[in-house]
Amino acid sequence: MTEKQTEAKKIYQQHRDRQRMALLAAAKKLFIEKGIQGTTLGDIAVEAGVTRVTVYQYFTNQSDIAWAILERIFESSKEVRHNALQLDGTGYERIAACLAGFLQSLIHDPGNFCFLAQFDSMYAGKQDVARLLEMTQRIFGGAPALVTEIIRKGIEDGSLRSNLNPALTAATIVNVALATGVRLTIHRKSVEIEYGHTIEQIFGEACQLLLQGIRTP
Amino acid sequence: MTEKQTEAKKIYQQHRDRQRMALLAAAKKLFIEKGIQGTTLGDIAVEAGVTRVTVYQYFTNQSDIAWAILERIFESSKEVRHNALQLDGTGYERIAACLAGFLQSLIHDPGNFCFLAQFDSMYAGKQDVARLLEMTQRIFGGAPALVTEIIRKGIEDGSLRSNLNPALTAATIVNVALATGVRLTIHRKSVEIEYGHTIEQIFGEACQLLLQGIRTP
Amino acid sequence: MTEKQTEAKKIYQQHRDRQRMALLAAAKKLFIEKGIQGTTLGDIAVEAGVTRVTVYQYFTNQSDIAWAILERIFESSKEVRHNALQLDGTGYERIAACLAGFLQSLIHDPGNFCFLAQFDSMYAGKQDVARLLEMTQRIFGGAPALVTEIIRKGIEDGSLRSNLNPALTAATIVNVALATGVRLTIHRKSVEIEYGHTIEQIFGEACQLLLQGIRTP
Amino acid sequence: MTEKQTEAKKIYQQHRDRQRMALLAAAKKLFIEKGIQGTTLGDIAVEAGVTRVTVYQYFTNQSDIAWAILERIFESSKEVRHNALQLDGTGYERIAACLAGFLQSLIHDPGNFCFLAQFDSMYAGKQDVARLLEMTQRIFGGAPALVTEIIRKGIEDGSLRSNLNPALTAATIVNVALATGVRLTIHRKSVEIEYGHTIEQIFGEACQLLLQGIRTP
DNA sequence: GATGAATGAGTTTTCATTCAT
DNA sequence: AATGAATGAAAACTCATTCAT
Repeated sequence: MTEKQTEAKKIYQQHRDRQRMALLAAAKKLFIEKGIQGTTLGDIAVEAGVTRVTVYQYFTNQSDIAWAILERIFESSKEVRHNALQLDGTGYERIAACLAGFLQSLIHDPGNFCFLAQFDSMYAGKQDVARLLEMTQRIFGGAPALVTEIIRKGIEDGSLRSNLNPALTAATIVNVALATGVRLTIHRKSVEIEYGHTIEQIFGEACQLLLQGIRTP
Repeated sequence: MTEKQTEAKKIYQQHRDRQRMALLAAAKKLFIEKGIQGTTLGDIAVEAGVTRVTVYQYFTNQSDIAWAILERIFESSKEVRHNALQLDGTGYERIAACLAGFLQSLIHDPGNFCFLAQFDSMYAGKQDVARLLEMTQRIFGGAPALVTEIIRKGIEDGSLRSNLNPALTAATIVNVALATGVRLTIHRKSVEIEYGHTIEQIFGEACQLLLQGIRTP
Repeated sequence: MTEKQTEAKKIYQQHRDRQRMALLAAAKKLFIEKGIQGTTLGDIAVEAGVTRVTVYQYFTNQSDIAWAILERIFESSKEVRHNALQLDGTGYERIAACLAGFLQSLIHDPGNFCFLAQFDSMYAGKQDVARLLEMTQRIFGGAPALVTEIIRKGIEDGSLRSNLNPALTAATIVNVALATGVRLTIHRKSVEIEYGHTIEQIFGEACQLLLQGIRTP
Repeated sequence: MTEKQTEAKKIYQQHRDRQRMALLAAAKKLFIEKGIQGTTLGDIAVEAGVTRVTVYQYFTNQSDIAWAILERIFESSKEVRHNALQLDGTGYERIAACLAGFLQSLIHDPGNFCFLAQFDSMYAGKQDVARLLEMTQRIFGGAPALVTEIIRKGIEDGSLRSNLNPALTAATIVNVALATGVRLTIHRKSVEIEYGHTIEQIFGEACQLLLQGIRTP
């Protein structure tokens, strides 16, 4: 009896998880297309093939869903970043690998960057700094410290300029890469028309300039 | 009589302009606070001290207002950029001056960057590439070409690396600066807590790295 | 110009007042029929011949409307009670006149009593004691004191029992009359079937017993 | 085997009864607090610690539950009334005892009176006269007739005024007592503030006046 | 030109109810 | 019998928009 119930509960839980994933996927797609604020719970329900009310059994509002999506993006990006940063090689090479990983995600999953733009605009006015920091901490743990550490090692091994401030440089590289990725993804079309280069080229050039800027002359 | 009418018209026109400006200012404030999609015409009307219906006499919808605000931001930034680019000096120095100008606007008018983030998210899904390009062309005219030209001159005068692709580098510098400015402004608080540096420091460092990356070793 | 505007505003105000009255009348009818909680703003809108949204321009919710209706009932009852209490005659005669007035309203406007029952049930759980007291004070001012005063005079003039506690007796008479009026109105049908007397007869008998109870033997 | 089954059925029935009682208790509490129409099946389920759907296994809707609660109140009041009416003594004394019993229930179980107010408001608009009469008949049987009978006896034994109409007086006393009890319970706070006497005092005074009104001078 | 009134369309939200387990 | 999932229906509420003044 108890076993049967446990079994039943497990099946229910699996179902719930699947539904949740489906809803998040539908929401992400629509958020990217129409913006977070421009997407209604009804839209998401239709996209996911359930009724509006069913969505309420999983999430309370758009912002809830947006944070859940952000969490998934953070988690997926964690691996990428981690792998790149834990390679062997000089500090310079490892930073280069990390930026190259960034470029790969830009190419293969531009949706994430579009979503980040939407999330930023939603997040902008609000005072959810704490929530974001908590999530960053929880998922990335000491990741920013990791980049800082690599830069420090790069200075030691002579591959990076000795007059760099490791923490400041780390903050700069991470934010420039993220910001540039987001902006180029959103403005892909107008940028490519206006400047005559693909955004991948431009992002690559940005990485080159950054690497030039930090490596030992 | 005709004079009187002309006079009346002039006063009327001034009134209309003032109202329009007041509405744009109110809208910009609210767009930054609550997002473009999250701001209703009613909000704007209240903020500007008129009734909802009056707003209709000046604008058709939020997106109209947002584009008008963008136009004003473009125009104000045009001067800044122009001044910086038309200085005397080597190519390197002029690019440096341009980035310094950027940093100044980041410090003195962060609202503009917040608004850009909001605009981007609104603009993202839409197909208004043409409208944006047209506005860029109309206001900045050959400005990107201008940056390209300065880089080309910098290569000639020996202050910039000879293996730069002028157009690509121009695109990179402009987009990185803009993107980084936007991102840092939005995430000021969490970034400063997470990385322990002010966003002005980080933006300054980003400029340094870019300049290091393009100048002759 | 200013005159014209004032004129226009006056007309608008008159229109608003008429609409408000119409909505209150519609609401009262429905509240009596279906209960306050059982009546939606939509029902009221339909009954009053406007759209749901228009109702929102006048009231925020049912409870708002209910209080407004109560206020009107208080005001209309104020006159009745006042007239009865300000007659000449002995204390006993004036109390009798007051109760007779009550009976008249029971006969001519049973809706008011039905509404009071509905209002009571809505009011019951809530903590709006202050609001009710404020309204009672504002409209009736010293009316309960008035009844008390009459009883006191009745004792003096010898028409009422000398061992009455004026304040307590006043409270009793007012509440018994109101309560009995409400209950009989609601349960008219079942009471008349069960007891074989009309509710007017029963209410009249109640008044008789009260009067018997207070008058000098 | 059969015995075992019988035993099981008995346990099961006990469980069902307990559940039913728990649901009724939860519902009564909520009905009093938030009104019958303002209470959802979900509220009741939560209060009783079961799921919404479980409630369906016992009742069909709120109104069903409300009638069931009314039935229980009727049954509990039947005893009280019965005991009081079957005392020895003059008609006057027995009526007095009955009213005293009423006062006791007012003091010890004010919830019942609150519920009656809620029920009345729900019942008001509906045409369930028949249902109410049927229930009254079924539970109280000839109770009103009982009061009538006592009054008749009181007239005979000289303790009550000889010019009373027994049926009418019975109806009056029962309804006044019930109505006043309900009203005072609901408006306890505002009445006590407004009149400066406790509702028990006021109810007691009402009984006194009634008794004065019917007894032989 | 500015405004109050009114509305239609659309969104959020709640609830009772059914179904499968 | 009890429950979680899902839903249809309806209510609450918001907003952009039109019209008459």
